[in-house]
Amino acid sequence: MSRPERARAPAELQPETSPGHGIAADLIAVLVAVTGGEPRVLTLQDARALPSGPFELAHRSLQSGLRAWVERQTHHPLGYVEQLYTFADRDRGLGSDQRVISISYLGLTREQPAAGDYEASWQSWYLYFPWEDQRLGVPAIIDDVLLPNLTAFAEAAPNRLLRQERLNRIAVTFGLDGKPWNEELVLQRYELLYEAGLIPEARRAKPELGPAPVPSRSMVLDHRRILATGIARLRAKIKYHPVVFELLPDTFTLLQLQRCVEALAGRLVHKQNFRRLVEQQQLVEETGQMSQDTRGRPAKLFRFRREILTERAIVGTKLPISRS
Amino acid sequence: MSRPERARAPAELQPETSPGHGIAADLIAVLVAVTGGEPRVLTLQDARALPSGPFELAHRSLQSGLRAWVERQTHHPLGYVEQLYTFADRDRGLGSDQRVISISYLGLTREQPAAGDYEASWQSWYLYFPWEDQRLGVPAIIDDVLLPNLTAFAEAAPNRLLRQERLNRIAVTFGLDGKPWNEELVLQRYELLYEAGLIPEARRAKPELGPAPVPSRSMVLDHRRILATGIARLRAKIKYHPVVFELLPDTFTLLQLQRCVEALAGRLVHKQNFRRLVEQQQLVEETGQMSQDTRGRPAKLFRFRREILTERAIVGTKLPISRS
DNA sequence: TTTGATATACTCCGCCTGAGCATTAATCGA
DNA sequence: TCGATTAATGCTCAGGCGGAGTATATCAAA
Repeated sequence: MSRPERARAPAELQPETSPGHGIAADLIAVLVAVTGGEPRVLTLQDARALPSGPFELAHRSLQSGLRAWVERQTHHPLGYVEQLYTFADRDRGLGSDQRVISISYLGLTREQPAAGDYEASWQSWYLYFPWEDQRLGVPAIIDDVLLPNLTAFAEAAPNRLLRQERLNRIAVTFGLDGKPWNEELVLQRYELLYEAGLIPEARRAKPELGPAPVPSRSMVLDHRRILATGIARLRAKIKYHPVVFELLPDTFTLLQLQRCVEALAGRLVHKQNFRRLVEQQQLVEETGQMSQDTRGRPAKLFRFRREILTERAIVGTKLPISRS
Repeated sequence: MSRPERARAPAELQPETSPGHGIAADLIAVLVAVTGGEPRVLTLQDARALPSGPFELAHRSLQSGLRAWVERQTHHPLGYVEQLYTFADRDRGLGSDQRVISISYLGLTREQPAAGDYEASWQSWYLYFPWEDQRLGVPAIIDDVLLPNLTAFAEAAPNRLLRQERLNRIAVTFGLDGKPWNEELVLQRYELLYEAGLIPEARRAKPELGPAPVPSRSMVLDHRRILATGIARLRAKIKYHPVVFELLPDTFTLLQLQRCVEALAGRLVHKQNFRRLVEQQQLVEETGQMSQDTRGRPAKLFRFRREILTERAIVGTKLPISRS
């Protein structure tokens, strides 16, 4: 979104396919659910790939193709679906003649599906981006590993101007020098780490460099990049569109709602202000029942007021995410 | 964006192509420039089509494909490019076997290019959406034509619930009953008119209905829909990302900047507040020179401070658009 | 010199937002 | 039964931003 041309991960070596002409289309899904206080994403291949499949002619549209395919695989309805990005860069592998267009989607689902076939599993997305979880404060990995390495990367710049530019980029994306942490810059942070050569994807073509210094789980091809795009999109979206409710059960307490938002945003929010906004926006209504949770004062159960989707302009709801 | 499945225009009748297998990919561009106080879009085929072309294997990526193709045709550099949406609905024409994936882009360009070959021309986008220009107040077409027809559409609903829903949708999208006009709902308004059967696209399959009651220029296939998507995206974008400057000359007065924003947003802004925000955000800097325009007090010339794109987080700038 | 048009400075007020304090209502362990 | 713990809930306050209005300055042309 920010820069016109993306720094793309070089392709993994793939077996040569028979040179065909024509273009194939793939669907790639970032499927998100929140369980156990963690935002999770559906993965395949030992948690190293996002689910993907060919777009078939039988499908009515791209979205219906994705829905059909996901629901067949997870046996769960897909709540909210949104297109992420389409790319067809030449360096994605698959030989040179055969060109693949990949259309990525973000999908929200309510429950942990019975991760059906294959080696499907739900993984916390902070497994792939440990520096993105700031709920318990700034993660140690940032000060211990990322910043030293990033600073070294900046110092290694060929000239003063570029050096300054890199330092500034580090400060902006990681919230240094008094700048605030911006949880939406997931993709920018990933790209910075990529360019600095700190993650495995950036070293695939250069095995002589040795292992990547940043301990975090990688993915096949550019799937981690697509995941970063999905996280960034979702973090931005929850602020002005009530999509969080697609991740929650039908009835929930306000604290559950808050924890869900916090899990996605990777940061804590001020409880009182959060409730104030949720209620004055009339996003929820009481069910009349109380939560049966054990400890603490029992909380009222709420349900999402679906009506507001039509009542109000579809754009314009907001959820607060505090800055400090 | 709002609703998962889009109500899509049925295909125009096309000459049958030879049934091929495989999928073709097309690029469609919404190219925008602002000249003479009007936001303009590049069109072909007697102003009835958006420029589009096949995505070729030679291109490095989708964006570079689009850039190359546009710059070859307009002989002008393309400032800002952003992907809009990808679709592959089955009912877009081109026969039944051949499936086309269309990837649409929004592009901003600085000057009116020497509309090179073919029958290319720049048209005010309000030619296609006259109801979207609210700079001189609410256009007559809304009260005279749209609202009566839309109300009739609502009244014709088969049951009370649906009727109420339609009325509410009309009120939300067109800012009735005290609700504010939201200039970003371009696509929602278009879809509403489409569903109400008030525009030609909705009547292509049903010639017995006669001419469409709403006087506005139509386009081939679903191009007007894509244009609506582009306008909506741009109107949303200018509020938090400094892309307007891609449409202005290198130096400009604050009034020029304001008029440009107003042209895009289709509404007027409060001059003093506009300047306050622009300056406190440090979006521009003085050139030291003055405008040579004749009438009125001469204005200072400014230039865009490109540095802020790196200085600040890429997200988070804002331009004001007043509500009344 | 007047008029018209624009640029520019300053003020005011209401609302939103971030932040903190205090109180209530339940469970659990000693 | 009491105190500790956990959570829900109510209330206040200050700063900032955004919308709107008033007033003044500066030019060209009639």
